[in-house]
Amino acid sequence: MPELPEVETIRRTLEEKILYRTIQGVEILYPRVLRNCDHGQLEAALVGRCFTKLDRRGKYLICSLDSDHRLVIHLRMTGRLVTVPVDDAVEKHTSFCIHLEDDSDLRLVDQRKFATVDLLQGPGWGSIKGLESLGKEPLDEDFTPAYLADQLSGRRAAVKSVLLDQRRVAGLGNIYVDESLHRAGIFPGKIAGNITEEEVRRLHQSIQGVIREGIAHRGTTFRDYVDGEGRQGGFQALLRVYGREGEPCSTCGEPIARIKLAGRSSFFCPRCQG
DNA sequence: AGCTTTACCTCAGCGC
DNA sequence: TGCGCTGA
DNA sequence: GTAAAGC
Repeated sequence: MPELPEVETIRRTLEEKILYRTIQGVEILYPRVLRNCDHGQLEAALVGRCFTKLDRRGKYLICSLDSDHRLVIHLRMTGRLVTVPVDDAVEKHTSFCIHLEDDSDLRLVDQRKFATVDLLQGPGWGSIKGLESLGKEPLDEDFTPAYLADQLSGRRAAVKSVLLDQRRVAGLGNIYVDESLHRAGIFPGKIAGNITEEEVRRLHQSIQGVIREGIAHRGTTFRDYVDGEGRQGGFQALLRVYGREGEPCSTCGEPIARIKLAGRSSFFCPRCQG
């Protein structure tokens, strides 16, 4: 599940591989990957041009072209964005191939086919609803304890569901939310509005810490994730609760528990996060 | 309005 | 070995 | 992981 650190790692690894290489062709193997255009429109916008810049906003990857077009990619659950030699066999579940001038391919491989591509022309986010309503980036300086407190205050929902809401904080997903809450010593099911000032400070610190470390270790490969060069991440070795049901808590030894919250599996330490 | 559930897909892993 | 169910 | 549909 690519979250902020994984998308950021993909962005960095792809930069060296795809920028300023002329696009020679576009193949769409799963047409529904295109949300707001068809194959012809995408081809018209891409072929003969090149990518000039890759940006990330939350879990969105924004690929600028040497025109006023941008390609916005969201990988959802199982999307993998990789560069390979054109001659490599096309993997099962490949949604598209973009052929570059150096005989390399940018490919989207996506077992569950939830990943999406939007083509934008001109400024603004067009009809990409999730992108225009995105909350603050956890590593931006305007992501302050006061901002976080404001997002949590007055809400009756579980703190975990608020943190998963991309309109509150951009880029957190199931793994990094569970890890942040464990480091902050907060039960994921605690009512967001009941989080104390002290807890907000700890949560703010732990979110920034977990996201920074996640990026430093090139993301978490729990299952499908690989970066733009096909390499696995390293942060999975440092996970303290996610996927560790029954294993002893790294801080107190209590077995990690698992509950269902906001429709997602949630891992926590019953003692540290009472 | 805010929160929860469901739909979108395919497959690995489990129990029988 | 295969079937259905669960969860990612 | 999210958008849309349902309380």
